[in-house]
Amino acid sequence: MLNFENDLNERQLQAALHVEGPLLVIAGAGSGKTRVITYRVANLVQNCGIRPWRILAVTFTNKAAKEMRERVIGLLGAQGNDCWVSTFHSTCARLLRKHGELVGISPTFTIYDDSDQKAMVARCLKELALSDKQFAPRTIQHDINRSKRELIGPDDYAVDGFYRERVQQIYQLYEKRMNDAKALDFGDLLYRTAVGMRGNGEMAQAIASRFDFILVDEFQDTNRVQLEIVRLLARPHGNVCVVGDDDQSIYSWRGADVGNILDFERVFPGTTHVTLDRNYRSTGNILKAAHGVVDKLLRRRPKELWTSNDPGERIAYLQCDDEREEARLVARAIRELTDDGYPLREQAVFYRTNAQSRVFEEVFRTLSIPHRVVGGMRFYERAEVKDLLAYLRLIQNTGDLAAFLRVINTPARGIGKTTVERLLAVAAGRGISAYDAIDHAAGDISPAFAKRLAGFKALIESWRAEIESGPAHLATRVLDDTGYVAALKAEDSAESDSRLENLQELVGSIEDFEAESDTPTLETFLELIALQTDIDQVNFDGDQVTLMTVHAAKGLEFDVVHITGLEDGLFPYRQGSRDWSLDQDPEEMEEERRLFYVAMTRARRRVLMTQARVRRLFGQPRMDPPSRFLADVPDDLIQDLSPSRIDVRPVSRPSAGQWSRRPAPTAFKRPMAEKPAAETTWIDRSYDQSAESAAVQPGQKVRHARFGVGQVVAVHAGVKPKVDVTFTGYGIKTILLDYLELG
DNA sequence: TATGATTCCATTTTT
DNA sequence: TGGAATCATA
Repeated sequence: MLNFENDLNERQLQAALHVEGPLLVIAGAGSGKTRVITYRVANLVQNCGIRPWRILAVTFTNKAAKEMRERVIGLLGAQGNDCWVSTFHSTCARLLRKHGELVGISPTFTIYDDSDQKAMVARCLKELALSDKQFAPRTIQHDINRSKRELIGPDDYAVDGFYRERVQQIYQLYEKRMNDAKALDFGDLLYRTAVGMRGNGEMAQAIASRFDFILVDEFQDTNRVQLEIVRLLARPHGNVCVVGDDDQSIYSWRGADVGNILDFERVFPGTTHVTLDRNYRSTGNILKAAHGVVDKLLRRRPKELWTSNDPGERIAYLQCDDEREEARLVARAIRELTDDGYPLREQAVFYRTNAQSRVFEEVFRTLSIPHRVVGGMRFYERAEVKDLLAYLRLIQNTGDLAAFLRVINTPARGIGKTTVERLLAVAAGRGISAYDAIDHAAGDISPAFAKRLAGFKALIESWRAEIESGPAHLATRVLDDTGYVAALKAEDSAESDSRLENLQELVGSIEDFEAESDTPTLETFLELIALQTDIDQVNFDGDQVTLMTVHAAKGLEFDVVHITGLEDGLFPYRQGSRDWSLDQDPEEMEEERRLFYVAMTRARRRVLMTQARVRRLFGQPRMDPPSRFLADVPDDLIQDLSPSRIDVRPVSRPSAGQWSRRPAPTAFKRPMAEKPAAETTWIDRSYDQSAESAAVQPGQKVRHARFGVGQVVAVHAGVKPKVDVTFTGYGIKTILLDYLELG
């Protein structure tokens, strides 16, 4: 049985037991906000008699939604399943399928992702005979997206001057073509819901009357449309609870408005206000240090986190010569901390930009430190995955232009640019889809090409006849009938192998879907997949260091956090040419500061920060001063372990012409090295060279993506080291070290 | 139509 | 520096 008084502190309890009227929960980092949300849902259902399906809890990411749903089910049991716990986008998609017809939206609409959208914009430019030099599709796309999230439709789009006039024209055509294709982009899902509810009383009534309670997580990340949707949903009853932390607002560049949380009461008068400032995650010193950074924000709700945890260690700081040394020293620190009982999986390396990950990957690989990089190419963005999905989309909705254009000549079937252009002209002339235009192509397209088009259509039609057999069957048919798999098999390269693997994984996940879903139809599958932009990180297990950007780290926590690249210009980031010596852009600087705060507060026990004197960026060496944020951490909380700081001294041998350094004490060991001499190891700054070549040895176990685990037989040194490995079932292979995981 | 050469340009990223 | 995108050429 749930024991609210026992499981929650006073503030948490107050928030969880609040029932009617608007509630704003400012939940500092590590203060147990998910616990509050889930217990609040439990209270509503269990103690207030609210039926679960009348509660809507909204998050930003699928991952967060999944987590929350699981925790709600954990508290409520099976009836937790009936609560609406989902992302803004999937909530809106669901509502639009149900009620969108009232505002002219087909219930079978297709959802366009970023690249579909870009392709559509590019088509519109072509149709309007506008240069994609002058009007970069990317820029127009962003413009359209920004407009939608600011609730500006094509006809409201402010026109001043030639450029914006054209953009409006493109925007208008884009909307028309999207409508023709029965497609909605991500922005539409929110925008059309908000505008639909605002302009159509019946729709507003139908939607808003479904829910009695609205909860929103990470409210500091909401943008204008999202606020509007929340407002519209809560209008009948005002039962809206939002949870967030203005100090962790790091997405303003993508439209999030901190003002939403700072000025919440203005939109919802009579708001009850709860601040959760007790932190359960970090040590006292980490919180103090983080506070030093965040307290300098100009615009924020004043608060200071406190904890009853130990003060813990100080923040370690390392100044390095360059990014390579930075990586080596971090690697060394990671190893020492591992000896101290912090497993690799409890350590993370953070950086401001993805580009910084490369050096860490290289060094970690040569030093055999198991690691995984979060980010990079996502599963659903891979060409082969998108191709197969496009076929499935086209089967479901032959009007889906983006899907059509994607697969019409994939794999190559002799239908080139010219043929497609002509076909599109026919389609535009008759006001029908490109797909349907194939039947009317005879006059405008030479017989040979018309025949190929007809062949393509016949292929699709043959699959459409089997649509009831379900998505897994269709996927297999597509891969076989098009020769897609055969072509990849014939290619027989590392690249094609990985593509085949991805396709296999996709088909596998479709099969899983069919096994689990109550309605295992193609339509349901496509709906699910459209809003699922990444496959769940299944390989979170395994003892590996995690490498990621600070942005990606939000919401996570680790025992040890290594914050790297702390140079003024990199973190805080300064765009290429821009000079912010005068801080002309306080808003952006504020966000960088919050980002740094987010980084620090991910750590439970230890924070290590590194800075490089010289960093090669775009090939050019740059020398930036240490990050200004370092100066905002109180001095007494920093332990400077920089080798140079401790050991630099003039060299005695003139021939060296260098500064030489005595090996520095590493003081990552607990207990902290107040008296370094007693128990320290020593950093030998030359260790890494020898270690790099010594990383692989005969007899060692290695793993290969395709061949699995094997044993090293021989090592061929060189710039590109190769290794002979014996794999069970495959025999001995010679493989580039780069393709092997050591272990 | 496909491939290699060339040019261009650099945050952060979910849905 | 490196990657993506575009261009030129066979």
